[in-house]
Amino acid sequence: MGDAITIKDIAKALGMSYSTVSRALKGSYKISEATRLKVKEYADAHHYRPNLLAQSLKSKKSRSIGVLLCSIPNNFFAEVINGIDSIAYNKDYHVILTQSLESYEREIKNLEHLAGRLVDGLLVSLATETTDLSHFRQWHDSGVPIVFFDRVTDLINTHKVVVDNAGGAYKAIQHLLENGYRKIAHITSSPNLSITQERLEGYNKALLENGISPNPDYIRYCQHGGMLPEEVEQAIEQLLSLPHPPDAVFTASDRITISTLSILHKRGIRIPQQLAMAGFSNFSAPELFTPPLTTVRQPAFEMGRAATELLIQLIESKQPVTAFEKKVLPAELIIRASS
Amino acid sequence: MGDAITIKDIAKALGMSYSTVSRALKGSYKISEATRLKVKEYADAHHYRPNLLAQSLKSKKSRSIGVLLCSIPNNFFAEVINGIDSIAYNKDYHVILTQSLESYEREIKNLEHLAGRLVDGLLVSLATETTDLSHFRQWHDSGVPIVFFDRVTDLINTHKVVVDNAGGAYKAIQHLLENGYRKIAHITSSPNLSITQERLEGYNKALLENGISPNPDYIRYCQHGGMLPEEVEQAIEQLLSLPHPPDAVFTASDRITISTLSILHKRGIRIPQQLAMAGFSNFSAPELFTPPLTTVRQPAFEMGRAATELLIQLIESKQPVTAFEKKVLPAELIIRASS
DNA sequence: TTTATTTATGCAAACGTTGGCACAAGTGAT
DNA sequence: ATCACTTGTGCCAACGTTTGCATAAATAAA
Repeated sequence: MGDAITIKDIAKALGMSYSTVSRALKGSYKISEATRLKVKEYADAHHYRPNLLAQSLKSKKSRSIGVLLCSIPNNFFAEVINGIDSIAYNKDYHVILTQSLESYEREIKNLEHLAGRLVDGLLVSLATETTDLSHFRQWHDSGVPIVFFDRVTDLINTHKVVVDNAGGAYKAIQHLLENGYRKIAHITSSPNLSITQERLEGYNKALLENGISPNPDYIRYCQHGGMLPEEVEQAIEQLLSLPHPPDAVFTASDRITISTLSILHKRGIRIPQQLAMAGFSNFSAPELFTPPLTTVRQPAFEMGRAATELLIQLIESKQPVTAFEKKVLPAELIIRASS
Repeated sequence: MGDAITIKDIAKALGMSYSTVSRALKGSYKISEATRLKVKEYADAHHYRPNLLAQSLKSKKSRSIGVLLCSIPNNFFAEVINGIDSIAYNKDYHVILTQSLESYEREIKNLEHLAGRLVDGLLVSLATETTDLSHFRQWHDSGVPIVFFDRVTDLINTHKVVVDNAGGAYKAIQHLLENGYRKIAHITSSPNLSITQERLEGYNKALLENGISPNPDYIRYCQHGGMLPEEVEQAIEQLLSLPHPPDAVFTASDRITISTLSILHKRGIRIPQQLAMAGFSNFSAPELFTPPLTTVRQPAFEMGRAATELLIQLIESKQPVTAFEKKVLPAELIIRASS
């Protein structure tokens, strides 16, 4: 970037050795005050900026963390990124963002990229398509700190930060039941995601506790997590054409929630009279929807912060860490008119 | 990252020189087929990954681009990032994202960071607070390609990608006028942003063409671009307490639009009966709001793509580029029930 | 056979920074 | 005046990769 001035340039200009200049700039080791000042002054005057690449090459530390998530333009992940950034910025780490767009292939390619950049650690939320975790295991085994968030896996032993998905779903279903809904459908993401399983678990638990045995016809999976509008459309179509169509629907992700609301609107279905609705969403103002939407809100910003704190802790730990933590953040049910 | 295998390791293991291995891997220069195969095989078997840092240090090219924008969790910017990523990924560039949160100080610090990482180029959308551009000029003069998008400046001569802000605002105001509204207020961002000026220009033009002279009382600036909820609250308060309160309000950014809608809701103001509303917004489903919101939608994804294409073109150009382009993308007015 | 040419490989320096080791000059104790 | 430290600096190798130049071996032309 530009033809920046280097330590060598300063050394030559001032008739010193490289090391003296380096040490003067770092303030380390024994350097006379006079030299230090002379160097600093020259450096400032010529806009000296250390070459971080060279430093990283030397130190094998890049002070950067790689983030692997599925989609940036998504309320939930955007807030998570904000949380990540808030910690990383203060601790002077760089954030290198990559999105998998739910694709396994792309996840691998991004991981390779980040690896080549020698990131000091990885913050990962798994892609929907991912079932084979050997690429993560490979890095993890070779000592790269990884923290999983949101979409996690039990197959790799490291820190994880998740939301209380089961609890959030449970609360939402409990609420729907209390309001008299009995035929509650669930539109969710791919069944191999941890969040899908946990949310389904909360859904089932609430139903069973109320003496209702879950009806498999009421559970619709979107393999692409709602990335494709038609998969949500199709799920709703199927639900509505059942002999006993549901009287409420619980949606499992931001994208699915918004899509569902939008599709129900287009079909002229009155909410909550014909069909009640509640869903996971991190949209900033769900009260503005027609009708105001009952949501399970996740502390996304907090999740980003927590994951990043844990990761940096791992990176900077002197001894290898063996005891890992699974941090579970609370999910908040906010009841509005849609249910 | 990990204890990765290097070219040196391969060379030693195979009894070759570093250069032979390097050339075999790159497929460059004259290398016998036998050697090439032997090297590739060994490299694959041991998961060799080139150290991108070392390559960058040598080549003075990092194949990464730095992005400087104000806020990631914002529909508009999130979509822009998606556009940036779509091009960068295909051209094999890394995206290093930083957010200024509208702060000048933070913008500078991020810029320093990116500079130290030797990014090959910069994609910039200015922070609200920024008026002094000398830090950008410094990099630009030293040869770092920069492309500005959305919030641009005339003071630095380089490629720019913007939306037809004046045209978008003009169309919205024209529409409000056609629907009989005459007292149209405008809640907007800080006056020193290019987008603010341009949107105001379209607003004024439409009014003047219809024989209405703009009323300064109807124009309210939010210095922090709506980052602080109270600034929007205050703007609305002031508008409503005017002797002749407006009959319509036109909002100039995603955040301000959502905040305004939310505040009007809380105050129980009926839209559009008491106050009509239209505003810039990139929310995915404004038809879901109460009432469905008339919006000026920006092609954010396209903007990200266009800016990135121009930047990479600059980076990879052999001759220094002197003729710069200002690309203006159309803004789309989508009329809904709020107006 | 000798000389010229091609082909494949090796050597070493460079990118910018850091840090171990060495060493000269200065200080103080004996 | 000698010895033992301390202080401030310089030298050089290393991080992993690339590349111009040199060179050995193989081939072709004389």
